Amino acid sequence: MNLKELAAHLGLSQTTVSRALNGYPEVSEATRTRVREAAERLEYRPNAAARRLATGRTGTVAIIFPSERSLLLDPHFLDFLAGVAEKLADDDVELTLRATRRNDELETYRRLVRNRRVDGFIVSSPLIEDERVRLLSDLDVPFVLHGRTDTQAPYAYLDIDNEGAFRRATELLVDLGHRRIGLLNGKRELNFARDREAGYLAALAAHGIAPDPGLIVNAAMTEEIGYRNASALLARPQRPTALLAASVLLAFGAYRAARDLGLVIGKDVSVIAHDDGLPFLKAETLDPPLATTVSPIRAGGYRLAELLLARINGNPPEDLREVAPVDLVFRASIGRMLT
Amino acid sequence: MNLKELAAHLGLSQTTVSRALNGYPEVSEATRTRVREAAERLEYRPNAAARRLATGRTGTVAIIFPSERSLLLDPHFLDFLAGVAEKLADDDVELTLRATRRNDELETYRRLVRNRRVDGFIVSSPLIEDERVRLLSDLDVPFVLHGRTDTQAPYAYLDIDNEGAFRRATELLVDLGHRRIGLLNGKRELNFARDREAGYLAALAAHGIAPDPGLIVNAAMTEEIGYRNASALLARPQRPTALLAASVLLAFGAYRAARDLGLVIGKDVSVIAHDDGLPFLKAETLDPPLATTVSPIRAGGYRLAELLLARINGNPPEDLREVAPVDLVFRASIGRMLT
DNA sequence: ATCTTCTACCAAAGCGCTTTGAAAATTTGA
DNA sequence: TCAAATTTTCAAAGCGCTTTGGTAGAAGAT
Repeated sequence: MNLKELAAHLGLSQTTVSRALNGYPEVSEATRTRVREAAERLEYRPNAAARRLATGRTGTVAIIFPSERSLLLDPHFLDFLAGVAEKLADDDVELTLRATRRNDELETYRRLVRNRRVDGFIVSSPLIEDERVRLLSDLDVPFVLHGRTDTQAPYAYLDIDNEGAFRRATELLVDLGHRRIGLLNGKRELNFARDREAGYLAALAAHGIAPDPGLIVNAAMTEEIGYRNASALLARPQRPTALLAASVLLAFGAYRAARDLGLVIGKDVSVIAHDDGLPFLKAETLDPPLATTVSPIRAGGYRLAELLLARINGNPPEDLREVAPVDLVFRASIGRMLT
Repeated sequence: MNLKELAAHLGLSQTTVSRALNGYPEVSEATRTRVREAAERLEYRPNAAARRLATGRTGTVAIIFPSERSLLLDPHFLDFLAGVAEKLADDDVELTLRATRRNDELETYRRLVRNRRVDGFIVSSPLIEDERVRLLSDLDVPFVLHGRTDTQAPYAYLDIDNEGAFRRATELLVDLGHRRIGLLNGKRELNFARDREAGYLAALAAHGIAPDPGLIVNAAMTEEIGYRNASALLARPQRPTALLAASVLLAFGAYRAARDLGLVIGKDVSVIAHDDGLPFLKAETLDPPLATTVSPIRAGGYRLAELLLARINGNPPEDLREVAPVDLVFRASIGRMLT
């Protein structure tokens, strides 16, 4: 059943039927209803390819991920993806996922744009300086960033308040008497890692505590790395009394490290982490329950997709910028410093 | 730059240019080279929508995942996805990801087929009885299963030798003197879980050991659930001396449970797990290193995509069935049973 | 030299939709 | 009542490709 047949069936022109279905005003309500009902009854579905060809719009957005980079290592990404996919499915927009080899990333963006394969992009894990933002901005194609960047270009984004979250978490630890606080952070080039460090440093500065660079670690966010780096920090002669971790996975490694050293978490060493709300690794079920700053990444994906659709529909990037607040959840993994 | 312009530029007809680029024989080698070079130089890229409309093929395959089901909980899925995406990117085939709400799953398949949105599907985590297989087979649309199912229908698949892997792992434990072996398995309705149990039971039977149903647990594969169920098993009066886990994540939970009870892994209790090769949680870096049956799920995704493309190109499902072997890696988490 | 087969190319139709420009039908104004 | 304005509908063009059904020209057969 295609447009032509449907129109013939109704004794109308294709024009009228098309307009009736697409909500154009120059169709009487009577015919519109008649057309809608017939379309429903006959299960008419417009051919996507034909529509794309005619309109130039693809009804598709893409996420490009480099095979070799950390996205793949990162369970957070899947949860984020789930949120994105949910919103897009709601609006019947297609989500295409594209893997690229090491150095093809920018070229892949360029190709998809040139071939008119997509209406827009979701760009995740932005770097402090991010070429993708510059490129997409130059190409003048809609995109939304999951996070922010220093790269100068007008772009839409959804970020969480990384700086605020880590400032408050650090302040909490300081208020509990901690002075040597280790920071297990994400990779240095990632924007969110920088913001989190900034929050941490701001809180220390506000309390007149001199930061110790040796207490700050930048690395990938896996359990193993958390274990290794926490072990190293806790083995220092002047052992930190608290650890601030950029993900539950890192904290999980830190728990293991502390246990290995016979340290009791929440007593000998306090641990607090940022929790992206991963469904398979829950902070509250760890032993002891892990205090966190929390902002569900899946909900972020959903909202981000909304922003992208708005961007595609012509809203300017300036109107599509959001910073989600972050909650601080106190649990037994942190405690007053023993004197 | 479109076909028409390219043809005009070359002084050829669109027909000839199209044929030259698509490798049809009725073009002289001389012109073909000339056309190819010009296309390259002028950066001609065929419009995907137009091609789809003309050919009826979309150059797209889809993976549908239910928002509420366990795929999302499952980091294995992301790694699998990465493998699929890599192969598809190599062949410039688009991968679309589609989320569905609770009961829309089958309807979503139907819609995508009816709207001619995709050339084929990848179906993951098959159930023992799987309606999707029946539906897609009835709709006569290409698809490949990641795993197998009891549902009667001719289908292509890539599976790993779950039965063999768990049979050998169990045999190894038996050989080391273990008699009470706990099985931390995936959810009961999943086909691979059934196969793994079958392997486990076969090994016990081969050594004349009566299986204890109380030692078999079916549940989701998360760290927390591994912890809970392993705790329960290890608290039994007749404590199992070995645990066989369906994923590293489960084993990870089991490690925690054992430690809580003051048991030394590899001595008081042996642990072996199936390892899908997740990059962020490595069996070999656990303490003690975790013995595993291993089959990288990412490579599986890549191969599966190859099979699907072959299926789309008309190969019959019967020719597209593979069972990948599984390696058994001995590490310190297993040891001879103490007498 | 004529007729038949290939080879290498082409014009035009068609895929199923949207959209332009115009016509028909209806309502409004005086 | 008739022209003007408005509403509703339509025919046809166009999106950029593939593919059908050709036609020239070269090669081979007689």
